[in-house]
Amino acid sequence: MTTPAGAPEPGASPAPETRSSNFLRDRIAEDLKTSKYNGRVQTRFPPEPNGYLHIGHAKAICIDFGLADEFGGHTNLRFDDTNPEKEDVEYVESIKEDIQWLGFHWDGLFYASDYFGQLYEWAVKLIKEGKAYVDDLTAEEIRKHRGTLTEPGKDSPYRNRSVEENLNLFERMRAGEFPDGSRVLRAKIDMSSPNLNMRDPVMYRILHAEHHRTGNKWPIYPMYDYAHGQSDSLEKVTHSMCSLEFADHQPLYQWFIEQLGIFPSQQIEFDRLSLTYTLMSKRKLRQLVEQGTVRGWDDPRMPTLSGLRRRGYTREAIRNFVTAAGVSRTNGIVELAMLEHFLREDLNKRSPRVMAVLRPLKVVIDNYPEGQAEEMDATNNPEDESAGTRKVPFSRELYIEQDDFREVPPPKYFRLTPGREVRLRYGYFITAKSVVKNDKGEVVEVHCTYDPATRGGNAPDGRKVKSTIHWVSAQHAVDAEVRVYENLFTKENLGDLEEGKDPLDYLNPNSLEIIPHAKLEPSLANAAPGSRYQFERLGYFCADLDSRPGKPVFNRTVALKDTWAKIEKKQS
RNA sequence: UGGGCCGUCGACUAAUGGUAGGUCAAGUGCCUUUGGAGCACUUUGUCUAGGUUCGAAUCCUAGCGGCCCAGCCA
Repeated sequence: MTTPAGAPEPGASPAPETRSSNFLRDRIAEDLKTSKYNGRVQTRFPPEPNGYLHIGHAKAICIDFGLADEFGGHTNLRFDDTNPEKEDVEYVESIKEDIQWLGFHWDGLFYASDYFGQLYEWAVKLIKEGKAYVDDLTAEEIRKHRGTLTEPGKDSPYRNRSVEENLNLFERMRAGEFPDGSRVLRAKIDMSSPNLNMRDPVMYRILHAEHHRTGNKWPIYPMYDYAHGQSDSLEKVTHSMCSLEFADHQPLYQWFIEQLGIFPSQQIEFDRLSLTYTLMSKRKLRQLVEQGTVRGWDDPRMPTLSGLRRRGYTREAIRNFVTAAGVSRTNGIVELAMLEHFLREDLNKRSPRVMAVLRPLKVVIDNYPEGQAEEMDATNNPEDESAGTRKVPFSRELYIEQDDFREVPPPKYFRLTPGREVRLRYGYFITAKSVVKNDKGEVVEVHCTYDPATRGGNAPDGRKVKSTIHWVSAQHAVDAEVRVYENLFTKENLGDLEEGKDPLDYLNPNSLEIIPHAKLEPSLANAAPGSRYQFERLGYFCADLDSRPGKPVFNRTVALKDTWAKIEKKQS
């Protein structure tokens, strides 16, 4: 991975000081005040190991771990691994790594599968009390019996089997006597409840599948709804925070807890994080990985924590963003720009500056002695004096950015243009004198003169220059691959699609641009994978793990704010 | 449509019956050896209609609008 999990990162931005009120914090504070749980705060983060964590999960993590920390409580990491067909150890490992990378530490590490035995015993108890029954209906028939949103359901013909028969059947389900899907165990609640979750929900299904932890021990697996609330209860969770769509399940969890007479955890729901131009469905993200649209779960275009990390995001940027975005019970969508703001804010303070040219245009300084080279002093980070300075080689032939020269400048264009003097950052003032063009009429070389008196970038006569551009000495330049990313999707709100449209219909064909031969200043030749820099005037870049000594590969994490681009856009 | 949840600047979020505030975005200036960063300033909001109250974003009623639920997924 690009950054060792949990490694300290000096110079990081502190958390925002404003810890604004929110209903979760208020609720916990209130419970503490009334000693509802004897002053105890126990939370849990309960992912299903069926995919990689994304930035939406970061919000849940910050809430579950952050709030417990804030109130002196504890947080368990519990994998809700009740569906062996979709789950895998690869995912549990990635989830652990991502949580640690964010800087959180769990107290207990549990799996819902740890409770399979207990859950089974409780099911038997419910059967004995006439509160659960084995149903032989097919999935299709169960669906039909469930009724609709407006019509009540109908009782299954198997609903009133004797306790003995239910016990016998359930034991044989466990013994593996029946094929997948042939029977289920259901809670006997109320087929006419307006809450569909209460219409005799399925507790167990038959599944002859190998589980990543329990192997082939179980041919039956509990449903999430039968496992989740009791898992919380077993862990004595006081504040079980989850997303809004589970609010309707609360009465069911309470029903199980009451029938079983076990510890009453309380559930509190909050809104999920949605981001503009960002897909947050684990199922859809897996599809992108499996169909090869992206290079993997950690593709830098992915909103996964591993993708963001590889892209160059810092944990502080993510955590500060999550804090600033806040939490409520409304269904909103946060602008990506807000995430990028907290990213830039953090990166600005901690990233060493460096010069790199993405799209090179050769500049020849005609009056600079051929064969001469000198070392210029450059500041590593104007935001951090302790970062010191470095030497950057300068010579007669340089590369500048193609964007930094225009033969015919548009209005308000301050950069290099025929007859105009500009400053080469930490170098000299130069004036463009003539250009060389190729067959197609494109400028391929700009000839300039320099003023030797302006070494370092200051004119002794005090004359000013309108702009400063970056450069790399041609003979000293390091060749690098640079990967420039755009949003993976072109649609602002992927949660609000037209009828019949799929998020994948809005893939951005330009989400990845590979620049094979960017020119970097020589100090970057052996940049360590994961190291972050600001390429002056361009943006923040992070060395990818595909880098090799002498042949670095950089990801553009995020561009710098670009005032000129804004002006140019307004002009067009 | 039955049930549940929710409507505050363009976005997100505070104000817990008593001055509608913050962050992002947008805009305008200042400054600048990054058109970066920073600084200052500005614009824009309580879904609607009634009611309670000295006073309502907040409480009540009715509308309107949005999200979630009919998996042997979580």
